Amino acid sequence: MTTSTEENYLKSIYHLSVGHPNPVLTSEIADSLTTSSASVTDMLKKLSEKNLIEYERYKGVRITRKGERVALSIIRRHRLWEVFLTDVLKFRWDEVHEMAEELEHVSSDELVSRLDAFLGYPKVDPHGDPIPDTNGKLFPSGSLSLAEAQTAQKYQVSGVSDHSAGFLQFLQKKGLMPGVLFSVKEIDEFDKSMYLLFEDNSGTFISHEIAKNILMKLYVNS
Amino acid sequence: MTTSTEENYLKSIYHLSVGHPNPVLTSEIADSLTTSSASVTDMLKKLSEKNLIEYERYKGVRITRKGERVALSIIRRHRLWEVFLTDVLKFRWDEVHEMAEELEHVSSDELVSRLDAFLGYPKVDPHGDPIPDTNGKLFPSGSLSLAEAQTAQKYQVSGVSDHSAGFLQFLQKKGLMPGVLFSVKEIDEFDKSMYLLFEDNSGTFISHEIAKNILMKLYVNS
DNA sequence: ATAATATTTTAGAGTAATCTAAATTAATTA
DNA sequence: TAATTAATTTAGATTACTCTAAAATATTAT
Repeated sequence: MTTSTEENYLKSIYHLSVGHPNPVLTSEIADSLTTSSASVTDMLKKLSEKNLIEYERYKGVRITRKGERVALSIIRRHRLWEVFLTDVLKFRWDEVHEMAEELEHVSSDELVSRLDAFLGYPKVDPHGDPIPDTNGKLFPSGSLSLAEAQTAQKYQVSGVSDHSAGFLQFLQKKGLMPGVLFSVKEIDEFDKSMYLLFEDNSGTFISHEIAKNILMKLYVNS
Repeated sequence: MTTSTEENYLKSIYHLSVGHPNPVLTSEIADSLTTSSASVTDMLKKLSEKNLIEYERYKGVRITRKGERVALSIIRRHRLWEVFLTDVLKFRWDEVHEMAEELEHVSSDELVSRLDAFLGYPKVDPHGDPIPDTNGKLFPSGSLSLAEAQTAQKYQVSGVSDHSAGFLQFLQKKGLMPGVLFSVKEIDEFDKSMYLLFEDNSGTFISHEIAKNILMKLYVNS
């Protein structure tokens, strides 16, 4: 039905679309897949032919319902395999992306749904990104950036917006993985750097640039 | 290094080689991969160029040490994924082949070795085929065909030589999966059909044609 | 509003895999 | 051994994806 290459283009278009009302540009897709704009144009014609995107030349693309369904199913597979790799095979969260990029193209739907069941129907992947359900529905995460945190509130790390291995290793070292509880002791008024306090009263210092790429939620005792 | 297509050719050549001293013929490979002889010839040139096979035109091919190493590493992955699919995700043994055909091309060696450890270092796949170790070593199975079984001996089913879903479902129905213990109550002298007796004193009838495709070992109480 | 710049598309070609049909080589049989 | 048949290889095309360089279109800046 769809080749892995088509799937990768759709995934990229989906990610570039989400939260951006304007059409996605050829050059953005080319950058995100590190390929040439000429190749992208070719593929856009093919995807448009299959009604997976709406494409008007020189005007960029919008993903269709149908294309979104395909993209979300690949994203579902990717994130479920990431959970498998960290929770079952004990890989670190900064190691799993490349492997999941390959595994996500294994086509059996039955395999994915059994994997989901075996993993206990996880809601998020190791980076805190939500896992779409079989129908392509995504739980709204309600996350905000750590850069918006205030003192005298309790928060929980819920994800990251930079998925690079280096960034993830840095957060690991700082103890800032999804699930971790913290409060903000102090925010520097000049450079907006923060001192975070953990449950065990240890703490760590975080720059504003780093904070912008960490996602969190208000934590309420339930 | 090697594409999945190359890997599939190497696997096929390896399987056709094993136990046959003569070179493998172009047409045999074409049959086993359901492709044209012309395509096979093209690929043989490429594999020969990479020193994965020894190829002399019109004379067939022999796999090299290097080619065998690659083939065995793919077979190792295939069989480990089959164990994962049956033992962990609870698929039936007649369902796992197609999925393993895709999973075997996922390239991470670290993934394979962690999967191996997670599965408890299995020695055989769900069909009784031995799993090569990291160095490409295969345990000699010491299996023989059920067609050679004699009365007044205790045997254990150790594998199959026909891997088709239909055959596997038939054996499932008959209760003849790897591991099952049985003895031969009677062999018909005309058509060589057999009546097998299980541990629980139930029994089943097996034709000679079927028996030829079932592998077994002498069972000795240890 | 027109010129300069940036982006996108087309044109033409390359690689990896595939096919059919024709030509070549090997094997079989008379 | 020569002729027929079978197997294999070559030739020429096709599909999916890729590229660079040139042409077309859009954006921006004066």
